[in-house]
Amino acid sequence: MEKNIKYKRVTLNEVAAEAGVSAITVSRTIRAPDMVSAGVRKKVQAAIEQLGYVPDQAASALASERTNVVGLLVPSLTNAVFSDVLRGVYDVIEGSGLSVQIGNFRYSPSKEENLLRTFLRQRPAGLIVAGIDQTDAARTLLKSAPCPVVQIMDVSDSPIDLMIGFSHYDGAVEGTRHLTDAGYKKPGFLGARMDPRSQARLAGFTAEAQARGVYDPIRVITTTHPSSVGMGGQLLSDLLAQAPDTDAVFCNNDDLAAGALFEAERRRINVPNDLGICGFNDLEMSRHLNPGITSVATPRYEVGAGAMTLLRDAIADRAAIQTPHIRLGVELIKRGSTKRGYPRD
Amino acid sequence: MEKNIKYKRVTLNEVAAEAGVSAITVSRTIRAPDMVSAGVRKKVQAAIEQLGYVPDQAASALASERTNVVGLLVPSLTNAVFSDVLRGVYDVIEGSGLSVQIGNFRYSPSKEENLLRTFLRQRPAGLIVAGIDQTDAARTLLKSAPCPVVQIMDVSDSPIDLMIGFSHYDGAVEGTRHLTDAGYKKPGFLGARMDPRSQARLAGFTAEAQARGVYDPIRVITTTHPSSVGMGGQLLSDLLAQAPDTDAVFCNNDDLAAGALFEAERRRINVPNDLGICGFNDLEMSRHLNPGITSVATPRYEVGAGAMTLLRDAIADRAAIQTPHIRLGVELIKRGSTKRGYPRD
DNA sequence: GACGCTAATGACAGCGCTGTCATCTGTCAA
DNA sequence: TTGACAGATGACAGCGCTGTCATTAGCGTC
Repeated sequence: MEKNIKYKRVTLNEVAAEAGVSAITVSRTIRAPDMVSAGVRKKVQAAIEQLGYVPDQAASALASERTNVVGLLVPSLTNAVFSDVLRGVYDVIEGSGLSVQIGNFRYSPSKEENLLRTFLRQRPAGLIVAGIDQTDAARTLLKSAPCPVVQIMDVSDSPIDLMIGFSHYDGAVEGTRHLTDAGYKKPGFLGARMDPRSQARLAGFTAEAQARGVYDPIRVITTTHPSSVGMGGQLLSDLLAQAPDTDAVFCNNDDLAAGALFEAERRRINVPNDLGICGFNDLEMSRHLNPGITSVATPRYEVGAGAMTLLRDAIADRAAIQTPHIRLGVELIKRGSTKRGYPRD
Repeated sequence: MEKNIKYKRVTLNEVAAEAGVSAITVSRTIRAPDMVSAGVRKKVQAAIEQLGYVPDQAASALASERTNVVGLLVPSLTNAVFSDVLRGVYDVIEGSGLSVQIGNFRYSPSKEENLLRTFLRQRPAGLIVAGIDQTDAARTLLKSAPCPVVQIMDVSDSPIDLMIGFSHYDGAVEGTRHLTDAGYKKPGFLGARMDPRSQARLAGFTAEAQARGVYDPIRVITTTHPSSVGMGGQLLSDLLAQAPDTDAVFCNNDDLAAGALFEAERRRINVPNDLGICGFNDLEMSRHLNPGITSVATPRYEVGAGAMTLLRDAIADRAAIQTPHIRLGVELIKRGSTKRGYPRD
């Protein structure tokens, strides 16, 4: 190896010399162009361009006591939900001069708290945290954080600061209502992981099923294991063992729903005639299964992109944020898996 | 909002005062404990503990001209492959004091080059880049980078520095061989995105199919659009329109394979009897489909974890790395989708 | 024409750490 | 006993930037 090329930096001072101004003027040209007269600004920008100046983030962070790092706290790096959010975040951050640092707290509140402390000590420019159910300690930390904070993926009445998400409860209500509207009389619920958002979906299912007079706790099957297609099959098996007359399932997410569908297929259970299946999230795959899986479509990409937009704007000027709390809608996508009379075989 | 709590830092000097030593000794206790006598070390560590000292990364970066940031350059944030790698990276990085910064170059070599320059200017501690087919300019940049570089996801004879991956070519050969061994005579290839690794798989397919005397270019269907389940169905349709007597498909990845399976299902084509399907990557879902999809399992998590391990060790001491180039194996997982005679309906 | 005011620019110090070199102590061979 | 030397510790400067305050120029007002 010859790792030898010196990445000699062009410094503010060199740019200043080139432009015939002082270093601080260059600094201002970059950070607050309005404070600099048009003529000087032009000269400085030319010098920056010509020398290929790139600010030293470490020096800037040290001097200003603030970084350009946005912390993103998520409970999991595994599932598709997360990667959609991430994509949204990265699409918006591009060219903003900010950078993201991800913390994976693995659904552990205490780990979340620790990560929070770690991030906070680095004086982040902003923070994006998944969920609305931080521990009291975490809430306190976030409330007093010296930077904007965005809670994502859920909505609540008591936001810490900024917020963008959707109602898992409402989504589940809508899905469950659709099941009963479609004529299913004995709907069950399949849930894995059972994090707070899964709990909200279960609550939505329960409320709506009760309202329709079709709720029976024996049809609620949950596990704290992670969601997966395989788990979906297993949970359906458990449900049918326990309540063989179940005629529909509302699944916590599309992986479980797909697993349930495949399990039904193996058991020669006709979906949708003998078993209706409704999922949650509307992953790409769901539309292509046979039958297609009815699912509650969630705006995951929009949450990521919206959160980063909120944060970027709040970092620029917190007071200028018009809508600090954004509630996105979910949409029930009806497909064959809940359409009785669907022609099959 | 009352974003007022001052995150007053505990500094090296305060720790030094507490421990009754000089600041530089504290610094050394942290970065090179061996240089400090055991007694002093213990005192300093106690002081650090007591005051809750956390080093200021910006100050450290400024003074030392090095950061603790690892750049991770990936071509996509969308697919499951990436999130497995990411998970591996994050699992290893935990507690190492390093942090990751992700750059998404969206399969664009020029964008990759730009991102590389951006990263390099920040003096990263290390770099992880996806693939082995950087542009010449990018290679030059990486060769002369002042930090260790790990190429991941693929293998080659001319690594830039460190490398961990597997052979896409070999994987495709193995899959294709299995198809012919299973008795399929007219195998086709479905490929989307067609990035360099997809190309390698196609090359493997082509070589093996030719060797077996079953290659026919009319059965090779590719698109530059991204992979998806839906695209798998579409590509299969295209293939069958063009070559209706095709009796098997080797799919570029499991999303396409699943899509092909669902499309076959819709067309009442019996898989595996009338159509064999082999995928690539072995995603969780593949095992649960009916029939399960035969697939070439790839060690994605291991690549991520291994890359980060290599990098971490190389940052500590590049010379101590025993195996700078790691070739991981792939494994063909045989399932129903290529088992003729598989009982179905 | 003196004064006050704002806009534009600059001087200077210092953020918290680490690289470099100096100093000090103790050990051991001659 | 002396000198050489390694090991342990410290003093000091400075990384590149920004916060703060000072200075200057330009302009309108009475």
